[in-house]
Amino acid sequence: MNNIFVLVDCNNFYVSCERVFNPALRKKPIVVLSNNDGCIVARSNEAKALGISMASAYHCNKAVIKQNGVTVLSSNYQFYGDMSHRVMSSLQMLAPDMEVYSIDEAFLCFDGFSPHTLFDTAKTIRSKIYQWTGIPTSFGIAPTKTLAKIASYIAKKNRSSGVFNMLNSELQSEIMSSFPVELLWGISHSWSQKLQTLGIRTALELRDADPKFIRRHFSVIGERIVYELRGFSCLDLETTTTKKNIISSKSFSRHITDLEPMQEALANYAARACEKLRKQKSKAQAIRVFLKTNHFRDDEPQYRNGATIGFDHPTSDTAFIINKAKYLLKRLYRPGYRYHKCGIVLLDLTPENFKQGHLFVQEDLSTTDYLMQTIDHINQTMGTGTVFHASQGVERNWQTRCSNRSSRYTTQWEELAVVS
DNA sequence: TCTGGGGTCCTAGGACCC
DNA sequence: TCTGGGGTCCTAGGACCC
Repeated sequence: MNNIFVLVDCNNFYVSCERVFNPALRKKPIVVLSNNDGCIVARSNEAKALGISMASAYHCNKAVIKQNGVTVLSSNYQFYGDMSHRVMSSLQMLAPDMEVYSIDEAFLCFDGFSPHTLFDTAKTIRSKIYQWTGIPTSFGIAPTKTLAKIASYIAKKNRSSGVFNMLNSELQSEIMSSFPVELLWGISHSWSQKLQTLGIRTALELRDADPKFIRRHFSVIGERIVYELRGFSCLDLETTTTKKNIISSKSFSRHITDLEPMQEALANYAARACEKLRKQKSKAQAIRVFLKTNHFRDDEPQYRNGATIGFDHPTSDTAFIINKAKYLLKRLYRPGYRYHKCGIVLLDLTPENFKQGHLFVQEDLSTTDYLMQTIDHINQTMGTGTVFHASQGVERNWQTRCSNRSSRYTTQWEELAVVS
């Protein structure tokens, strides 16, 4: 049986979210910034037309932003996360099988469906998503994930219908013959440059290259792309949502030189990571802590380091993990540097109900489990950060800047949209 | 002044075993 | 003059993605 993948991609997702609750922003140039208002992570079509590029530093674009009256918004991840959930749960109701690939993308699987009705089915789903959530999307239909990515790119350019069907192999060749390799899924800037020097400039040229030759230069990942372009599906739909690692890290709003405030920041990241860990009903068996100076400041001494520690038994106890994280940070810390960022990674995650006896540990795990449940419940019902560990501190002057954040319309009672 | 955060997967190389 | 080699497991680091 032939595979049929559909990639659903939300158009300019963060910008579209903002426009749902603030229609005055429609048809205007808008950019959304990353944490700390550092980079541009989303642009409206009008902003793209001004030549503002993705992931470029905000301060490099200030002139063009000012000149053209571009609206600048800080990112509002709580809001975007909730809007994403609305889109994904709507898709879930309308499609047989799906994989949430990122905050604004999902793969649907339509194996066994008639290729002739798929275009209309996709169009119906697309208009329902817009009606229910206010988010415009692009649909790409193809026999592999990599080809579906190309199809959704074409759908986005051809805005009239928002759906592009690329199941036909002659059409695939025609599209790929003018599709630059650097736009392919899995091909970074550096890989595309390397491909150019090997004489491969289009998706079609990569498709027709010798897989073994590509593997020598780009590992099995490159080889897989070749087969995916040929229509042989190598990447399955992944429907499980359980994370294998959980990261929490942020750059500080100003540099930190002392250990103490950095430990306070790390305690907060650890608490956040543990919350996510418990939410997906997992426990961690190890953590990694890292810290670094600002690598853009080549006039300053640079230092980056990380360390890992394993536990005797899987845990999701925030207090325990904060303690271990602080211990690692103390080991890594060297005075005399201006630190820019630190973070924690929870590793070797196992399901929380997976109990493995340990000869020397007789701790009663259920007491801390119960305490954590209570803390999570209070914070969920009374607001994030109602209860926290003392080591998370109260001043938190390292915290993120977000000077232009819109309201958290859908997740905070006091920030609901007002109709007057 | 100012340059994101959160993921996955693969490979090379070291440790260890027989 | 001689000092093996092949297999597995683990980890760090580097590649990619949005």
